[in-house]
Amino acid sequence: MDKPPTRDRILFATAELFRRQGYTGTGLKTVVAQAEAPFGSLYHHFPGGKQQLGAEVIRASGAYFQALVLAVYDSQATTAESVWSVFAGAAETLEETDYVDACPIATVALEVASTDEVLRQATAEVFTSWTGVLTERLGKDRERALGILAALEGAFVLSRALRSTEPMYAAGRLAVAGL
Amino acid sequence: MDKPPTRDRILFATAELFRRQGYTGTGLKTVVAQAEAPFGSLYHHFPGGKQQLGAEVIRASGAYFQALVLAVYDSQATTAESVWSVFAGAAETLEETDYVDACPIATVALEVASTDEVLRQATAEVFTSWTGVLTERLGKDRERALGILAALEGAFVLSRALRSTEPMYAAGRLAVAGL
DNA sequence: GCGCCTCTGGATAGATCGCTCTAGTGAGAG
DNA sequence: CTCTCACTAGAGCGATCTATCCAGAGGCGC
Repeated sequence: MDKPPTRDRILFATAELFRRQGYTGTGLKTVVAQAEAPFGSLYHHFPGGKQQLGAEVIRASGAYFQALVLAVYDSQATTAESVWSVFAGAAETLEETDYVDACPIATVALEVASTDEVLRQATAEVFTSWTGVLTERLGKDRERALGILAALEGAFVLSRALRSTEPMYAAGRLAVAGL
Repeated sequence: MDKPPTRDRILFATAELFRRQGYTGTGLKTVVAQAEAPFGSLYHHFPGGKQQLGAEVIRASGAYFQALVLAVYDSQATTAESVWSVFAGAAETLEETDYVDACPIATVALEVASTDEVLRQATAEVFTSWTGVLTERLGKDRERALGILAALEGAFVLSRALRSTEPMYAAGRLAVAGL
């Protein structure tokens, strides 16, 4: 049972904790405990402290989530089917994980938008990247891409709070309308 | 210069701090400082501590925001104009307040969804109420109401992170499409 | 063998967290 | 007047936060 390198374990554990507790709600003690890593290693691999760790987790999670969504998107034939399958897949994941495993960026993005400029820029980069790849796939329709992304992110907020997939499917229907 | 009662000042100050720092990011020391209230008064008025304060702030902010949005909505003649004016108004407010004054519930909702059941229920009640009044105004079309709400909430996330009103207008366009 | 360097392991500092406690104040009832 | 009680005022508790510090383990070149 080879464990992944310590640095990766810390990144992975932090990403998971961020999703359910947010940035300020996640303590570094909890991180190293979950990662089964010694405390000293954290500051060896991330000398910039919590902020650097946060920024790296945001970028890594953003890239991971983008790949995940694109894999679902590209598995379908038509644009409408592709967009719909992303929302349907998100709804299924939410239900399976008891509404924990949602968008890994949104929570942190809202928390840090007005308090930490470094982390805000990291979230902005992620959203810009997502907008880019989705715009490409929608025939350069950037406005539509932003609209769909907003519907997806907002549906995460509502579905997690209400513990229901209904908002996710409703948002999906709105996103595919007129495609 | 009559000050509002201490209890109201605490609620108001907490609401403002929640919007920009979230729930876990807001300390009670900061709250009483901003409210110009003594620390002891906080636990006199909110014996349930931070959780009770949080729940009351969520409900009060939810009701306030609902009234605000409905005032904008009902000032327009057609459904399409009403929905659009909500998104346009949100975009203007974001720009005027340097992207601080967004939805007062979303940040807290994501933070507490998986960590604090009492607060999660408070956010769920607020979203349920919003969905109800919007469904009424859309000819009982609950699905459309949820979709529009998701687009609005998600646009707050994107606009704050990107520091741009573009996502808000894009989401607005998606929301009025087909009305 | 020895020296070098990356990484581990954890104690600990200093600040801040939510919260409790008690003393003091002031308006209204009798 | 006195008594009562809602409220003010803030010191301080134990716990937890981020961050620093140093000692040691293990691999690698020489």
